[in-house]
Amino acid sequence: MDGYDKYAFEPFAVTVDLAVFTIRDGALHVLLVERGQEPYAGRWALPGGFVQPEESAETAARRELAEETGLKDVSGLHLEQLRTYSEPGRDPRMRVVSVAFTALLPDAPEAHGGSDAAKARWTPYDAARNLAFDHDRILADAHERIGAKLEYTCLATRFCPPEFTLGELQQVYETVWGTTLDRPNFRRKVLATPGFVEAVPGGARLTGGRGKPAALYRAGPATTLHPPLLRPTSEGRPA
Amino acid sequence: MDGYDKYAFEPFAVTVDLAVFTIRDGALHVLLVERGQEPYAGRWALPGGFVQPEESAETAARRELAEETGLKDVSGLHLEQLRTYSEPGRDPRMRVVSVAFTALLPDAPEAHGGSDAAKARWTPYDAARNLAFDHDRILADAHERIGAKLEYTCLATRFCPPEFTLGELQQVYETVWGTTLDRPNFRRKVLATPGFVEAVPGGARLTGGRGKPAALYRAGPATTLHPPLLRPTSEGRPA
DNA sequence: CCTTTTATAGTCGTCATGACCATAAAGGGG
DNA sequence: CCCCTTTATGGTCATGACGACTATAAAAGG
Repeated sequence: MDGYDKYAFEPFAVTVDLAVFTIRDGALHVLLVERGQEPYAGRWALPGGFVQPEESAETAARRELAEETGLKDVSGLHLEQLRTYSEPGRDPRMRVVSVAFTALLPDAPEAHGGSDAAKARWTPYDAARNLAFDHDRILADAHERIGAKLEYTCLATRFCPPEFTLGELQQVYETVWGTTLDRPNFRRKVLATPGFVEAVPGGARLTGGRGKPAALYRAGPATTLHPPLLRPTSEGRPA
Repeated sequence: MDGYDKYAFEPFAVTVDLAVFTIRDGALHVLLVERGQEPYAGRWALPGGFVQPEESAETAARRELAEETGLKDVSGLHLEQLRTYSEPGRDPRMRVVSVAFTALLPDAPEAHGGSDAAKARWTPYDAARNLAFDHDRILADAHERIGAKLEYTCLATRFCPPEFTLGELQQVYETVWGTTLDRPNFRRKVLATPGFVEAVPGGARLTGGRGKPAALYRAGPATTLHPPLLRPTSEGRPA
């Protein structure tokens, strides 16, 4: 960063791209917008936009998140910087450097595509292919990241409503990882981790369920998982 | 990323900053350069520079790494994107967005500050405080990152020369983590992990040592550690 | 020769975990 | 009304990983 006057530097456009995940009908969904103009007109893409002069990338990402989802309060949502994509050819028009973020939503707000976003839609993760720009790669990186973070953090509760059952929490893991977990073992592990979940004082959920009503829990104060909750058969996993 | 024509966007300067670590005399060292001009003239900073029009941030980081260290071949070195720092006020002159990288060197090349870098110096990590810009924060983030990666990857061998003893490998962990480890247990864990290290066919190291000569190993093909090698007493570690 | 130093081998108890089995409490269909 | 299905919850058991620790081997130095 030395010698600004000695070196020429090119101005870049800086954007943020968001990989916003939620779980809907037991499947992982991601928020996509349909592009209205070239390049990639008609193709789906991750929501995002330019970083404004007086805001950081984090601020821009949270602003875009609010705009695209139409949610009133996005301050409590989990938003995390993923990485920055800066290949020279990633946008055919100009040099764009994009800072990618990942966000987790408890449940999909039905009315999305709030203010200006043309068409925003929750798409099953498995169907979100052939996106514009390098968004396939960004989305894959984001999926890998949240999968890994479920292992050693308490992030899974961010996918859940304020009160949830252990079965719902387990479904978060199974949905993101694409595996099945043993229910008693999952239960033992979660309850043995201090601060992961807390039982809500006098509640059990009766009406909806088919079987025995499940106890309700809410997210605890812990943020990390020690020891971690590793994915099954995760032998040769990428670093 | 939709609607380029509808939104104004500000051009940003994009730079890379490098946190380059090595182990020297049993202590963690980081490569710093002394700033020649304002702002922060005379202060130490992380090496870095502008991303050129036709290169990615990764390419720019590797180029800067070669320039600052004076190494002929930096292709084999571990270089990893850390995160991007984009706070509006982080450079008093202009809007600069910086992509930070972390690099690991096996042993410090004595002659550094190769081509144009004014004064580059290996500084003990504990003494690298009060850096220019937000580099204190970047350096702390980088340190936390490599400490965490040692837990679940085979990255530690990147700090070692091509052939090394298990004692040297253990010192990498102890130096980065600032802890001490039990030698037999560390040995058992490393040797029990397939592909972490491989014994070099007929070698033992005799001359330098004071005690019993140690067997030589080289880095194996594995990249991840399952199960991980967790830091001792790492209860409330940040996510 | 004895001490120091470092490397290497093994032991033992604890804890986490995967693979199960068993029971409880709801709804649905005959 | 009984039985079957479904889901939640409680428990066992064996294995494996790990921390703490002891013991032996092989060098250098006085």
